[in-house]
Amino acid sequence: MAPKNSEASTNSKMVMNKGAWTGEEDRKLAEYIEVHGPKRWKTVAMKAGLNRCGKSCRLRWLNYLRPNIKRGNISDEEEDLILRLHKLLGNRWSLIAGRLPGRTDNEIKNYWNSHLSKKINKKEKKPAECSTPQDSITEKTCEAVATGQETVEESSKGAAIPELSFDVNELFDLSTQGTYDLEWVNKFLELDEDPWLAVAEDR
DNA sequence: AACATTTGCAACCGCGTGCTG
DNA sequence: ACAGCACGCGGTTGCAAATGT
Repeated sequence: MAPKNSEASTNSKMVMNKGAWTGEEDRKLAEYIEVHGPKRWKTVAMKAGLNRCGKSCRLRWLNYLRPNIKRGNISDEEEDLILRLHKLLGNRWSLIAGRLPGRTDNEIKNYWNSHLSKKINKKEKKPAECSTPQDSITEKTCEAVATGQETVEESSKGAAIPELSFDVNELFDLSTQGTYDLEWVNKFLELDEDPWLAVAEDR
């Protein structure tokens, strides 16, 4: 996207920049955080010489500049995991993203809204037609989610975690276990947060 | 080729929560 | 106990790119 508001900084009323980030802004932000760490975002914005609000800086850092960020190419396994976790947690994007190393809540949320929600709607409309032995794990998971007792729409409406009225073992009892097995699921709520942020805290 | 529509995603906004003085 | 601030989250918007007509 082309920057639209980069001229805002020249305004004498100090109107904050909005819209797409420029390469120069990214560089300033990354350099400042490299030295001082990702905290006190209001200060970061000012000290880094960015005519941006702290919120904007934080978002840019978390979603794009942070080390070890993965961009695009969400694998079948990741997609499958997103589906399962969404079934379990609802629209708790940060929690879901926390279980997908290198992925951000914003990316997961966007991916859900633009890809997975449509897939699931499709499955809800015609669940019988779509299931073939060749289906990928995500296809199967989509169908499991779409045909489950609790619909995705219901779990998406409220901010609260949907009631765990279903059997977790049943939910995860799909043909492919791989990395995302039951033991992992049972532990996932207890795991600590992003190790990089923990390092940043120590600075 | 030109225009209209849809899609994908980066970024913003408002609100809730936790921390600090 | 309270107010103010900073942070984090989820919902929503805006717009470029892709696709359709």
